[in-house]
Amino acid sequence: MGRAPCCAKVGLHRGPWTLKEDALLTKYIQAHGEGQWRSLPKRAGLLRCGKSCRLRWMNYLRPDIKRGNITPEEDDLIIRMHSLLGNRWSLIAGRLPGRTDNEIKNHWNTHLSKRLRNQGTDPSTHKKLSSLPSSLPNSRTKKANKKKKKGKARDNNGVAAEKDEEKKTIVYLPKPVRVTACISSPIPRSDSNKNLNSFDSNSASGSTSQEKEEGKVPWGENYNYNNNNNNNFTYVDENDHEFVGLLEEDNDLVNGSDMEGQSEFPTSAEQHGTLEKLYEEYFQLLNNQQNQDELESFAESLLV
DNA sequence: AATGCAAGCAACCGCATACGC
DNA sequence: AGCGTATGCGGTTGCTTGCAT
Repeated sequence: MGRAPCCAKVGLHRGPWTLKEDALLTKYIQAHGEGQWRSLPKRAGLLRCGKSCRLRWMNYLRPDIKRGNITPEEDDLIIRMHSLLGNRWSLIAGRLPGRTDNEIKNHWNTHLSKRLRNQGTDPSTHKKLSSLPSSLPNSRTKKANKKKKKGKARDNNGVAAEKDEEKKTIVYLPKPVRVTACISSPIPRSDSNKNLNSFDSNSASGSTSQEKEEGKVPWGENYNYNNNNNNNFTYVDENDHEFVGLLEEDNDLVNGSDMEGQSEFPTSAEQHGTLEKLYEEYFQLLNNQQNQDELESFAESLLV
């Protein structure tokens, strides 16, 4: 007996979304907020399954999605984050405002992994390739290589946690990320990275447009996460890239490394203090390149 | 102009996990 | 504690587009 399907497939639309469907979904979410994905299609008048609606919203319709090419800086950050986190696309996306995990995943698979390979680096392990030809076909090049279906290929990249003496990964400071415990949010759950980590100025995740208009959320249209009001800190790397961290006083906001599953952070105050410590620790490691191993362990510890 | 191939990307699928009862 | 449900995540698929022949 298999698991019951998430939704009845019969009579539901599949494939590319039409403009009308987009409009219906957008309108509904603007009026009622995100969440309740399962019942949303019915209430919004859509013949889609909830999963499909969620995906469409998260990856395409959200107003804070940043369109356009991924910049070299973003590329660099993705590569560095990947070397630490592996294929944790949602975590990586959390550091790239306006970018979705799907987008980053696609970008990695189509561009970055190829680039690394051409540079003689194994994109899975970030180690130097010794003898493999640089022109290895990627997974999609040969249809003949059609993958065996499904079976748990999940860690084909493994986790880049393998210690590597030679690897001198320089880690940029993660961009400041807002982790909100569903501030005034209609969303009942708070374990979504996207919801948790949204901080972009136009973010609608975890808040309805109505709430934005009413000023219930701290990032309205003019909110700038880089505004240098209070408790900001900066880090400038050796390439003169400047990163700004934000430690908010607001109890509902904590600066975010990945807090997924960090249920041991029970109160906002404790979250705040703990995160400050985490960042402090992270900074020290960042500033001390020979602590590469420690840095990796630290990054991993955030994932537990 | 027609065809084939590869790249890019949106969408789907199944599993993992948080959450509520 | 155990179970069912809802949601999130990452791997994979398939359609579309652009380029080469």
